[in-house]
Amino acid sequence: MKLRSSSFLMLGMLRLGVRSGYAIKRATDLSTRFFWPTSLAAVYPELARLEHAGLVSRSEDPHGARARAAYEISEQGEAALQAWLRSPRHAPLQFRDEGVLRLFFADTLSDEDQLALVRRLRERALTAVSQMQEEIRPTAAALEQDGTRFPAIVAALGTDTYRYVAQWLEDLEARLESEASGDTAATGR
Amino acid sequence: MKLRSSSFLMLGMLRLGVRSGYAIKRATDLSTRFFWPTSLAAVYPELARLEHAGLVSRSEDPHGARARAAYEISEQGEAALQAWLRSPRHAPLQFRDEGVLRLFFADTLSDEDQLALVRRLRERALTAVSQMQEEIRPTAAALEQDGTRFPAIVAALGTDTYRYVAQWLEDLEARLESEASGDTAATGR
DNA sequence: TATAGCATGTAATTAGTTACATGATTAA
DNA sequence: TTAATCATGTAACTAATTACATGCTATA
Repeated sequence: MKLRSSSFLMLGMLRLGVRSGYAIKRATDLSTRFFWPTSLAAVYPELARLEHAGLVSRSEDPHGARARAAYEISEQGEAALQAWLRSPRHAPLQFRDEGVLRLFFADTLSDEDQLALVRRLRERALTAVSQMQEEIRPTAAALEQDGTRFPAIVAALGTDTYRYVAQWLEDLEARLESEASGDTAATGR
Repeated sequence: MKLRSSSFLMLGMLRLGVRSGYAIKRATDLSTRFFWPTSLAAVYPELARLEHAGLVSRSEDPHGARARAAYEISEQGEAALQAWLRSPRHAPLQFRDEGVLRLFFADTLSDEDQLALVRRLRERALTAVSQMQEEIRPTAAALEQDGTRFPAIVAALGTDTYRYVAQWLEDLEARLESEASGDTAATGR
């Protein structure tokens, strides 16, 4: 069976003690959402695949009359997770983002529209920063109490990076603004 | 017809004066690759769709005995591109990356393996930086000569951001290293 | 008592990839 | 003369999404 990144997301979450499919989805919304989101429609079939391959085991864990499955990572699953973490093969870095694509083509916009676009991108970066601070960092901080510290490291990396991008865009904004108001000669168009 | 980000990638490239499908693919490899890559198998059907919708026009432009199509953006196409650039609707920022996912789950690794992972991620970021510098910035600089400057702005944003990430990972590496060598008490495990 | 949240799943659709197939032109 | 590059397309597959369908439990 071929394992993909999403498979390891499941295995890793189970390894952290998350038990049900629903809880995995909830946990990713509070942790990996910004760099590896998922959906319930992806979680359930993936867990079934992993069970079929013997990487996780499933047991029924009803809550009153409500059916619920409890998954646990198997020894093979642990081994697969460790192998993936240690594997030197990494997909090349890329940052697929529609906002940056717009910026790339922004030359045909008027000065005001260029400025408006940069502002929107900056606001979006700041929104991401505050969401990470308010939603994701607290969860990571809780895990850190138990000695699991990399979620907090990742949250800090994300927050700092987006903050850096927001600052960069603010500087760009200032550059564009000074051109538009002050010297009209600088543009070269 | 529903337009997606890739549609605007085509329209924008045609707007910049790129003419054939093959040339669009080549141009993205030298410019938008890191934040919006594409493939020939995506380009050709998309151009056909855009032609069908009247956003681009196609003419035959053979080179000797070799067939070649020359596409041009239509007035409707221009309008659609401008509308997209001005639209305030932006997909929420996310940075889907498998490397960060590994880092998130790195707690179960040994100290040496944690360090090795961080090093690999840092090297990958540095690889991206140098690729941008060597492959993408020159193309953007050439465009800048004609007064098209946002490709260069985007190239700078990408380079600076990845450089920031590389530096961040280097700092993390130093922190992990000092823990591993110096004080064994700090870990808490 | 009704709404939000817990819980599991399938169906349909979307967006993208790699592999296949073909053939001309240019540069080493 | 042969390999790299130019050039266009299709087929098969992969990965992920949104929408649909169902029903229990806790809380306001």
